[in-house]
Amino acid sequence: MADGIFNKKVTSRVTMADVGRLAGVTQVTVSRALSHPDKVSKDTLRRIQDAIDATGFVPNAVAGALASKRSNLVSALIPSLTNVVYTSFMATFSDHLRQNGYQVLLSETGFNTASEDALIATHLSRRPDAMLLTGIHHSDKARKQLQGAGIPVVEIWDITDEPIDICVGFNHSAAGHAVAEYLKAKGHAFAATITADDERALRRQSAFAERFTVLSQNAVPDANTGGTASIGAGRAAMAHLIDHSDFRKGAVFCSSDLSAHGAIIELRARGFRVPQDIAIVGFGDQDFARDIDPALTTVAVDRLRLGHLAASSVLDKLMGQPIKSVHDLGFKILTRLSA
Amino acid sequence: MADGIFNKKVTSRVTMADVGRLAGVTQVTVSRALSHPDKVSKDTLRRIQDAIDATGFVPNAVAGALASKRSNLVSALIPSLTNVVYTSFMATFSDHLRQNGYQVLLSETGFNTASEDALIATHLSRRPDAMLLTGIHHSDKARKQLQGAGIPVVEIWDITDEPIDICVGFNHSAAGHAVAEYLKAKGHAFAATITADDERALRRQSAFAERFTVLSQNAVPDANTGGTASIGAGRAAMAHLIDHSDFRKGAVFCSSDLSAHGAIIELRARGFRVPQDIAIVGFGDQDFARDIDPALTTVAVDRLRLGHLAASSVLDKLMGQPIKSVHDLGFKILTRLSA
DNA sequence: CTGTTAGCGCTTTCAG
DNA sequence: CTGAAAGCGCTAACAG
Repeated sequence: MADGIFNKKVTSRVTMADVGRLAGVTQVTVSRALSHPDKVSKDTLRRIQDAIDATGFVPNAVAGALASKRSNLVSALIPSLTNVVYTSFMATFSDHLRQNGYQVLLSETGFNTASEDALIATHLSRRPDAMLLTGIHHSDKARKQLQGAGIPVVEIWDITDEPIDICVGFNHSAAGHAVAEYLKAKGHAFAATITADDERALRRQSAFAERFTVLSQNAVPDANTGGTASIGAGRAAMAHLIDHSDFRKGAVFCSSDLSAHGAIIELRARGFRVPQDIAIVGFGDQDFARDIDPALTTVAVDRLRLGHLAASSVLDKLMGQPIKSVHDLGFKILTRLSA
Repeated sequence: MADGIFNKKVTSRVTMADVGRLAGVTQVTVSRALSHPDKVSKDTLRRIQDAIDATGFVPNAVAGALASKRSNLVSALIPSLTNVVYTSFMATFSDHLRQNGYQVLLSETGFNTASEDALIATHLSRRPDAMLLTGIHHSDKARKQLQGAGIPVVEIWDITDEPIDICVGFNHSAAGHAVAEYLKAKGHAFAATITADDERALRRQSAFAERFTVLSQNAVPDANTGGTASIGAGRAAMAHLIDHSDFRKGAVFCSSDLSAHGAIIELRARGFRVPQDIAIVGFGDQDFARDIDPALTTVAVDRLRLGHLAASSVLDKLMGQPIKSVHDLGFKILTRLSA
């Protein structure tokens, strides 16, 4: 039957056996040539290479993984693909792993646990050699499956004494406390918060509010952006704060640099001066923080280091080396002009 | 030997055979229960389900893929993981595919062809059922391998009459031309560009410059940001333009909303009025474009639709349905306040 | 509705 | 240095 392109190409998937035939050796030798070239004679190696070029052979990693029980795949689950805070360390993490022969299977979980559970199972079915998870709160089912998988698991961007396996992150409550103390020390008697709908942001916010209230004896109003942080959401939240509370002077701790930037834009549009009338603190130290006007005071976490540490912990564990299981990266308040 | 946790868990990977034994059926029936539950008796199904729960069985998709020659995996290559322009349609694309039982293996290529080639080979070794590529320029070797793979391939974010297989995007030169005409019609006699180091951005820039020069008889200076677009790079480029050319009045076409935003910040910091002194046009219509001050005039491409179309084209092709191979999504100039 | 028989394309011993 | 044999855990016909 004339099926055009298809019956030719689809069936034409070259195997090691094909390459071997062309090179005058068996399939096993081809396999060896690829994974242990030192165990194959120079001459054979050349003939095999020629055969590979001639056929356009691409090894079948699926078969390889099944036979060797090593997939060279590392799964990674992050809350959002469009949030630079997460993708920036993923870029580092992937890169580091790639250089060591691993590929990263990346998925977005959203911020709810249910979809994380399903994703974990799907990912485990690909038999990854290791797994990265964002955050430390996972369902019992997930923990059980992860443990049953018997692979290294890194939990990042938060910290706990009882990680599933490895943990690289920092303490969100401590960050909230630190900002409260920073702002009080700067002389602010009033403060408010702008917070996105994400568990860790809420933890920072409540730690901040609790501590600032103690220090100043003043309540800390919060404007929840009710979703993902963005410049638009920050503007809206700032507007809400001013329109619906008597907050006119003080400092605002935002759960993200994005909403902080939005807050600044809104304030300026309304004629407020930043930081003289209202000071703004962000979170995340995104690349633009230093470039906006006024430059944004924010909480920085070394995401590059996080990506590296997460990757090298996994790699070390994979190679059977002893590793530290909990890394507290800490954070730093970067004082710039906005607060 | 006492090896603690390990010798217990690692070996304990449950197989379909194990589940079957527990449920009093063979492995095949377990397989069927999972993929064709309607072909298995209600009672057996229940026993198998119980056995699965009891054992914590997670199917081995690697073995499944090898046997069925379907991996349910779709590879996707994008230039940058941290650029929302790309990740936003990836989120849509992944989501749509996931809902149809596919998982997306996502990698970052950077902006150079060499690393793309290597990545394509690595990805193909996992035997994905389809592949998404950003852009239309790929090496001969890559094209050959892709064609040899015999799978659907979608090229996105650009357009060509001769796609490898499927193409969903828009014409970058046309966008540059359109902006030139828009700005001329607005009465501008002078224009400049701020461009990042990426082939498509350069194509928009040169189309813009060429057309604007024809229309206005004035040369169009360019400030190359020499890397990735960012607010900081935009500020620096704008500063450079003002400090090193006699450009003081007119319009600036930026290759990204990010650099456009940076340009605006720089201009305001220097006391220029936007758009009265200098007008700014961005590219991408990122979410913040409408929220900054002044709201950014920019070129919008429907990224959500792009993600959907790319996914559904792949899906349709995978199901053997006839599809349109080239989709021109077009673009739209969104007139806001900055130009 | 369930079981049997063959592989999928590799890696891993073990021989030579 | 090379080959033969035996799977990895599943799916795909084919029987019954």
